[in-house]
Amino acid sequence: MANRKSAKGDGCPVMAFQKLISGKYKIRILWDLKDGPLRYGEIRRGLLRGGDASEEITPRVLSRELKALVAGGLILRKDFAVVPPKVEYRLTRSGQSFIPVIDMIRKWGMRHLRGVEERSAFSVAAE
Amino acid sequence: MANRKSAKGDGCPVMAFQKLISGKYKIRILWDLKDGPLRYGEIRRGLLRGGDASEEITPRVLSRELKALVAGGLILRKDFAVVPPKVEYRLTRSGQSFIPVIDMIRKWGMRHLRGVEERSAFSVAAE
DNA sequence: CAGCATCCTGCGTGATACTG
DNA sequence: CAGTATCACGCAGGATGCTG
Repeated sequence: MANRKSAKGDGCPVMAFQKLISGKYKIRILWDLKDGPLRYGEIRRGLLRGGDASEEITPRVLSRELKALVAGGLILRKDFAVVPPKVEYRLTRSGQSFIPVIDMIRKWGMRHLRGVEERSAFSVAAE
Repeated sequence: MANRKSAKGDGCPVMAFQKLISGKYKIRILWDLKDGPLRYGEIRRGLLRGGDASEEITPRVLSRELKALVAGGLILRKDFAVVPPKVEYRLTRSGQSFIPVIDMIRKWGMRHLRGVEERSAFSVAAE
């Protein structure tokens, strides 16, 4: 899958959206940033707390997610050029406008996603 | 500002959501089903139309996406046991309740996603 | 028509170690 | 503290051919 030239139509904004938030942590990063700027380490610790404590998010992965979010125009990176290093991430206006979307996703998830993985393959036909 | 005490159980529904709609076509399949049941081939052709015509979605992939959606409780599979085969897919109640979420995503995408990939790495700081 | 079987590849993700 | 470098692996996703 090399190039995705911007095809128009209805499905594409959705696909662009999916690309934008692809990855395990991007949505959660955005959500964690909704209350204000956070430093790199704070984001990292927040992610560890949120999921399972056994999960270790490596700096490589987090760095990549953050870069992608910056490239996608959802967050900004502010580098205080000091020692020891201090970098803050905060939402752009686009990022802020995305928060309600995440909120809707969360609410939907909490209502319809109660242990979907458990019953996964059988008798889900609540119809 | 950073009142992050609510970050515990919050991330999980989002991750479940991401798992549920992971894959290139799931959201678009759901969206295409919003107006009523569709047959396998209709879904397939709909996906071809929406994206780039050059893209070929293989039966293997589509089959997998559909199974995952069924397992996730978002769609139902109705197999008319006839020859030639006829299978219809339609949304469950959960799937229907998911449509507004997709709609919100679409609207957000159309407003904030105008060619993000193009400007990607530079001067996105619309802030 | 609506899939399944098999093979193959790129990328996202994790582990580990190192740096300014 | 906030990353980068390197290695490795699983898996989504495509190509192709076959089937009930």
